[in-house]
Amino acid sequence: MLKRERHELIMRQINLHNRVLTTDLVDLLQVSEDTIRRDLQELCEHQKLLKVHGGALSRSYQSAYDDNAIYARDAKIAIAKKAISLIKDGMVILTGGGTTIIELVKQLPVNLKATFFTISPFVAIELTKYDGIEVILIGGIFSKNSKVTYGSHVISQLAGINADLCLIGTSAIHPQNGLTDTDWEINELKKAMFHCAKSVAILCISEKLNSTLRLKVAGLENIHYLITELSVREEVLKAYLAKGLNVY
Amino acid sequence: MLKRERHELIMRQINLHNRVLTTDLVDLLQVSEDTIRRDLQELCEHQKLLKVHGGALSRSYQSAYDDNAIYARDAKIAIAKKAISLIKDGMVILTGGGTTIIELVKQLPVNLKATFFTISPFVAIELTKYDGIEVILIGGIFSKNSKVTYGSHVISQLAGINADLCLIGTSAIHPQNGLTDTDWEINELKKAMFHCAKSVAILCISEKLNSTLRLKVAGLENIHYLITELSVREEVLKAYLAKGLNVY
DNA sequence: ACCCAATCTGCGTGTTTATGCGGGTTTTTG
DNA sequence: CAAAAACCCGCATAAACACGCAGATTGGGT
Repeated sequence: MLKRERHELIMRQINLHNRVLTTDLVDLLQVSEDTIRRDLQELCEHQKLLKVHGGALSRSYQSAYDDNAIYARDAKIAIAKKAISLIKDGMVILTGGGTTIIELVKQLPVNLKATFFTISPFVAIELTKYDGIEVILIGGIFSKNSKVTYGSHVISQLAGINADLCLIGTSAIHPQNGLTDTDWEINELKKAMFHCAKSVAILCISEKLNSTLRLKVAGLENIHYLITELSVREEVLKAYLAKGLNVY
Repeated sequence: MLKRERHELIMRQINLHNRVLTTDLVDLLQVSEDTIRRDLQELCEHQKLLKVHGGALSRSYQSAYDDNAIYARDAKIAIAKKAISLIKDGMVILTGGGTTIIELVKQLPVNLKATFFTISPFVAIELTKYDGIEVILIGGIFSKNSKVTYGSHVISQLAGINADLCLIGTSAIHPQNGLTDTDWEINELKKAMFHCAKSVAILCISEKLNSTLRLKVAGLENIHYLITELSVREEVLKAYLAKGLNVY
């Protein structure tokens, strides 16, 4: 095994999984730990990867967006963990975009077997880390604001999909006014997404509860699950429970 | 055993296995190590292979290496700048994925008015920075390896597109063998892309010139522009000019 | 056929590179 | 805070390499 070959293989692993463990490489390449360490060190010096304790990480697409810059990240992770309990092997899942959904994807169990349809390239990219997940990116006009695909072409494609679960973030939710938002095109999109899934889960950080925006997306009767970072016993959630939602 | 014969045989081994060990060649060709070393050195100078400690590798077998961003970045920027001269306001442009294309997008003039179709989420995301550019992301199964959408759904959508220019990177190009690659699905995709554009430009860093992989994508007659970081007067480009390509 | 120059090849010598191992140190984790 | 894992450092060694030189081969030119 030539050194350069090892480097190639290591880089391939990195590109594939975005991370490698030293021990895995020892096993895979049948050389000593020291050699792997030296390889990683060299590749790191050449800026090909990021060496960390225990292995190495991909350097390429940390840039997509900054982990630490996400607003209310802890809350979103808490939401993600709850939402995952709705996901089972073999499901067909439809997702929107947004940082909450991305956090959810990052928390998925590594050996999950499922099919994800998404309108968000960021979500799609994140999902490629999971070997057991088939990712279908729904194409269309790409929105410069919300960074998802939209437009009639997306909606007509959605019509052909029959998902088990639709996971979607929201800008505002209210016990009486239901789900509301500001962008008409995106609203049409969300309506279409709701129609093609057996059940719909809304992921929503608590500060967006009980707020209303200009345009109505859907009433609460179209929604099956509401997932926030709060405990179910919180006062603010009572009104939603009363409306018949499953609140987590 | 003539030198030329040895060189032929070495290249055959390289094309077959993507790698050779010096010691194996000594055994196979029944000559001294020094001779083999000199052979490899010479072939390396003629850009036929990549000499490494212990043997040599195929020039095209460095795919994973430079996929990862910064490698040969300057060359890719140079390529990008040349490629931009092909782009005019009002054009409909179809692009593939890969770091070279992303560099190109980064170099685009800020006030360009155009429509971009792309199969790469990364390219789409990068393009959203330009107000004057409409971005259509073509949807389909999302490839974990090459990070582009592919499959029959993509191909059928491509059929409805009529682009002015198709910009695409490549893994290997050769004066006789044309464009070649390793992944059958991606090859079919590239073929479909070529068919729906009036002209096709290949972006290719020089070290991928004169290399060949397993599967044929297209002959040079399907390609209109070849863009590398080299000057047109370079020796390696002669063969492509002779084939009638516009070489930049 | 002969010679000469150019090239090619193999060998000896000294150098560099790649790798694994032992022992001590740091980081992680429960 | 202690065990385990991962790490770093120096050393030994074998393989690969570079370089100079001499003999062998080749390919015209006369």
